[in-house]
Amino acid sequence: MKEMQTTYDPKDFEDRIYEKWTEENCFRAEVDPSKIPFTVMMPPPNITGKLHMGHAMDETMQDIVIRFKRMQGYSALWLPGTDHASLATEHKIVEKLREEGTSKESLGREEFLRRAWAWKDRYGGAIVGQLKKLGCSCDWSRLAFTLDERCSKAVREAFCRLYEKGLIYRGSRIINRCPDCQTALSDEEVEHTEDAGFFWHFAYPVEGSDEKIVIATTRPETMLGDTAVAVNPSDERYKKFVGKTLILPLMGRKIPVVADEYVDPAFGTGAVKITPAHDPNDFEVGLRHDLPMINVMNDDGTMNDLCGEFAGLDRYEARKRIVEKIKESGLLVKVEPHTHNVGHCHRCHATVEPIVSKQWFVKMAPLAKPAIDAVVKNKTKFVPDRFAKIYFNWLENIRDWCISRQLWWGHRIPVWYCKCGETICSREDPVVCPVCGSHDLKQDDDCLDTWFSSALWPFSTLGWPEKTPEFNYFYPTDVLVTGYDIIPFWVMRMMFSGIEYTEKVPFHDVLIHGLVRDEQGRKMSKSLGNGVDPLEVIEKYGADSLRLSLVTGVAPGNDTRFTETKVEASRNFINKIWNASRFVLMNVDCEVPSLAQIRLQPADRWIISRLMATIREVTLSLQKYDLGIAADKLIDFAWSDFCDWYIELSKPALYGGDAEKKKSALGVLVFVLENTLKLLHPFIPFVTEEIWSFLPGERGNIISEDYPRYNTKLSYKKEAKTFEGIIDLIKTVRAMKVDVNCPPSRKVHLYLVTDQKRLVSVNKQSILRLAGASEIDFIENGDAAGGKTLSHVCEVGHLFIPLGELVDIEKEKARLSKELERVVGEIARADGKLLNKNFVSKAPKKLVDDERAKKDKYLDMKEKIERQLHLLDD
RNA sequence: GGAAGUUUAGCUCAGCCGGGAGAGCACUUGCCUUACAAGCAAGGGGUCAUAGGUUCGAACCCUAUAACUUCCACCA
Repeated sequence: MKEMQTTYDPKDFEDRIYEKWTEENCFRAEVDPSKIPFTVMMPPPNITGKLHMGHAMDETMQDIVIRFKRMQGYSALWLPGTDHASLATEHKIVEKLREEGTSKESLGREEFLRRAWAWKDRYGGAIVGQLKKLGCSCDWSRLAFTLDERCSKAVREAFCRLYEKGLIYRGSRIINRCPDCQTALSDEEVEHTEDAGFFWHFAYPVEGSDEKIVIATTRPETMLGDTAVAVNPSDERYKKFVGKTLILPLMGRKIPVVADEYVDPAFGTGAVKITPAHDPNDFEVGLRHDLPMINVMNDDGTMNDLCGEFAGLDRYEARKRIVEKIKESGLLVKVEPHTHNVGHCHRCHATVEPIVSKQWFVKMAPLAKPAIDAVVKNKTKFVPDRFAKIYFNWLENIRDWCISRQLWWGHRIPVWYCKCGETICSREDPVVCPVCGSHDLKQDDDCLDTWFSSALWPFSTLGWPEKTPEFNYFYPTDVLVTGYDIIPFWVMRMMFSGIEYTEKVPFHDVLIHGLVRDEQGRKMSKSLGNGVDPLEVIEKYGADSLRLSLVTGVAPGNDTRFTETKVEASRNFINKIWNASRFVLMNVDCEVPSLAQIRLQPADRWIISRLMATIREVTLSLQKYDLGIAADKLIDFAWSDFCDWYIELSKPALYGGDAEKKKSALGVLVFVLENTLKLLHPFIPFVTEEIWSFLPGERGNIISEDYPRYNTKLSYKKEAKTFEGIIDLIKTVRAMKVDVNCPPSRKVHLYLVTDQKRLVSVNKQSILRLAGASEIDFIENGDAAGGKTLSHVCEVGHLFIPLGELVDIEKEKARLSKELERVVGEIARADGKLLNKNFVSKAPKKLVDDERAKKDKYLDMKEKIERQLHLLDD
């Protein structure tokens, strides 16, 4: 038989074990009518992405759940995949082209896509390898990609269905545009931050009068597109101006003063410039008052040719020039600092421009309603359930979803335009216009928002819209595991998409976790450079340690801090398991009996009872997705009960020379170890698999073993409780020895008044060994112990230890006297300082406090020493 | 403006249905006890944010307050 190394070294086996699992097809989930399916769809990481701590936690949680369910006998499918990440990827490739001195425009769409695919094939798989390092047991044979043929077909089907139902429309609306990425964004893709800026007050002259209206703006450049000034209808200051005409400075355009409730008289000057083409609120005002919309910006954030002398300038340069010009013309009233919320592109963080633009939208109201109902009716449950409120909050206030992006890397919108004006939405590329018969059809240039395809993930990956056996068997999925930050982007959209297309909720449970923060509680981010690379942690401590550290002490939905200390603690625990296993194995020298063949001793029943309780608690916790609690219970059992107590308790039997007793002890040790390893496997899969391979007997892989089951016959509740008296007795003796400074190695004679002589006798060898005792005698009362004794009441009875056994009285007295002398000296020294008024009043407070603390400590020591001396003198 | 969360040991955090206040790290003391010093044993350390309320009983339920965090909306 192979030997286990003396120390746990994950590098020895993690890669090898993963290969073994792969070769033996352990992750494959089959459509198997004899089993109940359990399905988890991996949130597809971006192909541009690198595994970060957030992924590591997310994937670890999924892996724990899927391994647990697999062992429980489900046909457990964890379907992995990657996301084409339209914007992020295109951004990356455009950047690369720029470095090469070319651009996407000069390459053209076809060549650009060819390069993008080449990039994807080359680098897009990196994250897959990283997931394997982490131990993810996904069914790689089903690896999906949001831009692959299957998913693309689903996207087309979904788009066409919505289009046919009138839930997708094309229209000119205010959207968020990123001037750097040069594309429209959805509301969710815009991040708002408080930015310092200015409030510029401009005076707009009233036509045919000397009067002026002062407006305030944070974005002066948009004034070029002003088509009105609005005031509140109840505002007395401006009542007389309503209906009058203003001359827009710099442009000379005549614009009306309109009255609109939208204006807050108390804010700014109470008069608002209205730029319908560049502000969502102004857009609404514009609609109400039938104002023209004047778009003054190009797609790249420069001013367009409607801007006269400012045409071609960057928006910020134009802002500067405009302010200068206004100042020159004497219309700048004042400038004041002003912080306000500014939208930024979540990808490149450039300031987003709200702009009127013709885009494709999904009508949300009809889709949101059933998605809300499904959660209200508990068809899908959030864990923890408070996240349902966040979900409702989003869906109840949702606006139409802008789904078109001015990008090439993605699903091209399946709509074609004919010169005759016809618009054709089609599942297949059309060749001829159904109205005029023309062959001259042009496909829409835009791509769909990445999330449009992600929204279909739970079923597109299973072959929908085809009724594939996989779809029929594995869908709806069971649990979605993701962070709370992704609820609006993804969870919500999968919900309404699943319900709309498949008439079923896409998953029954949504397990929400928090963010992994850095040691100081800050978000890990590229700009801060405070991210910890999971791969480096794996390299140093192994994947199992990382995994365990990411789920212990973590409550569902709460953020957690990543600390190396925690990883170390996990590593230490695993090392403990490693060595406990090694201990058991090094004692195996015969055929190990099964539990049924063993006459169980009280200690055996106690550990088996604890094992059963642990099986029950861990199973229940995992079923509730309380991974942190499950891990804590398991660690506590394995370390405290099994290693610290049972293994020690078993040593007399192992070393005692009685072959039969040894055999029994081994049987129990192996039984408990086997079950402990199985319970631990979902959390720390590599090391448990490795240890499993060393266990005696013919066995397969632990990954394919049955999960331990609670067995009432083995619960031994009452006997276990009784046995705890022995543990209590041992702890009592140990504490008594420490109390009187008796070295643990010194064997003492125990005298016990008890009515549980049998229990104590059976466990005598263990007690002697663990308590550090030479003998136990049963007595009727304390006098029988003879001479001076220390005594203590414990669960099994009244315990007496002769003092002479604990300490060499004369020696100890001498030691204590010397110690007392020293302590008294220290007290005198402290008093010397503290009684000195100058010291107390003039020395730094900390020094004085420290001195007082020292004195208190020595006083306390003095009291204890005196008490002990008294005991010995008596 | 709306919503959610957090507040428990020195630090980081668990704590299920209302009944014993816990873990890891740190700290103190003693141990290389033939699985493990990545270890063993024994300890110290808490006004469970504050104030009320419900209850036989509250870290947990209710009300209010405070501090911090996050999300959404937003006033040009």
